[in-house]
Amino acid sequence: MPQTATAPTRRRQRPALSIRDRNRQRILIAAGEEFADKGFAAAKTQDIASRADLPKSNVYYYFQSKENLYLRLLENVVDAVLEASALLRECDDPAWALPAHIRARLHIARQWPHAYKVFASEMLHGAPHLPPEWLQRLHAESHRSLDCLAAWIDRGLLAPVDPQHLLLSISAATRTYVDFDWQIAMITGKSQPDGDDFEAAAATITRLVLRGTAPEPEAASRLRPLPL
Amino acid sequence: MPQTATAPTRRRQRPALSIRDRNRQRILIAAGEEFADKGFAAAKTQDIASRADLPKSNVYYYFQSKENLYLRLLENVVDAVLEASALLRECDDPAWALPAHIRARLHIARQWPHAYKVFASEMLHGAPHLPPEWLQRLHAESHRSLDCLAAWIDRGLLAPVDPQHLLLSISAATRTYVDFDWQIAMITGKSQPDGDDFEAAAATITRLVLRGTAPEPEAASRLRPLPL
DNA sequence: GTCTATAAGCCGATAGAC
DNA sequence: GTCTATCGGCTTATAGAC
Repeated sequence: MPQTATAPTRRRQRPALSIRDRNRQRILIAAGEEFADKGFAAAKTQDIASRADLPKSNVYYYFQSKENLYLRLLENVVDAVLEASALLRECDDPAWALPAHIRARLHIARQWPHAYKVFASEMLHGAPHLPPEWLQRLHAESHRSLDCLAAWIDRGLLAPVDPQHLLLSISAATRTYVDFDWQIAMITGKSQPDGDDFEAAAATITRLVLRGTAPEPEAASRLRPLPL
Repeated sequence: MPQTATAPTRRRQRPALSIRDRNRQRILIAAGEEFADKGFAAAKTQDIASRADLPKSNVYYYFQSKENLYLRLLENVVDAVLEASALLRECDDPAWALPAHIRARLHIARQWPHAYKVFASEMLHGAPHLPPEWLQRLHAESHRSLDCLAAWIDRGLLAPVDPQHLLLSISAATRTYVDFDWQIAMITGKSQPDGDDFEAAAATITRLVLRGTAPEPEAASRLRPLPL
């Protein structure tokens, strides 16, 4: 009995997800959870396989090695981080660019919470597993962001805070919403940050940054001094 | 030939550091560096021993197990973090207490950079190695801090930001100065944050927090509204 | 107390049947 | 393409000489 008359061969026409793609996806998800929980060294490929409900050899069949699996997991996040930084220079108004940057970073944490935590841990330990080429791109990007902030300060669009420390603070504050699940569990009963939490996070961080970096009232009129 | 006449038995009278204490200390320092670099799982007791210039068995002789060594390394930091949080309630003026708290946290990062990085990593992964009793103390402490912030907001001493997110942002921003050495190396040539960096960090974070949490001008007079 | 030599177990990776 | 069975190396921890 063909369910509802139409779309007879639809199932074959839409290869949806080949077994190959489906398995790769399940392994990546499992790897994200496992690496986020334990870190690279402590994570076991057997546990990743169990989480994905596949035999361990499939992990190697699809990803060749534990390290390669780890990198495939991180590449999306690294790209997203680079894009979030580039946002800083998309508009010459810090009152627009800073919130956009903050929201973009929080968006990464919401979209790939596990992979982003893995990235945070990787950075914390000095990025021992990232390919040099990725490091160079991250390096160059942070350099450009610093130049941008310094230029805004020069032109009086930002208060003269230390650009390095401002950027580090933003990066740290947003990155923290990756820890959020368990830090919050330490306090309340919630186990996963929901949409409201991200809104509250964006609001708090943006408020701290915007009000903390607004030029002095006597130097320019309150908060919309932007003379362009 | 007795070197210089005086102080004949001085060397015996001052046990200074017994071999035991000296070796324990050297192992702890080496462990801090190694755990900070690699994380708990990836750190090898052999490498710790090599760094301390001692045979591996001494590590086990003095500390019984890798995990115990790890905990002995962390206990100072955990205590210091608890004390820094308690500072928040030491004075009823947020304009004094918040900077004091921020400086105390940065002070920890400067005093024990390696152990603090280890602590940060431990928190990031959900504190899988900390004894439940330590976790309870950390839990209780953050709860008290939140109550304190909420009370200030109620009384109009702070702008109505989300206390949880404020605390997380402060914690994250200060904790970052642990990453500082290598994040900064990614940008400049410096390899260790010096005194000036910590001053700049304190200044930037304090500015962001104080100006971001100051009550609205129309709700109370600028920054010294404290109606007590 | 100190150190060498070794035991015991775990885990990443693969060979090879199906 | 899928999975089982196994290898080989590495690491924690200890036994026991000095």
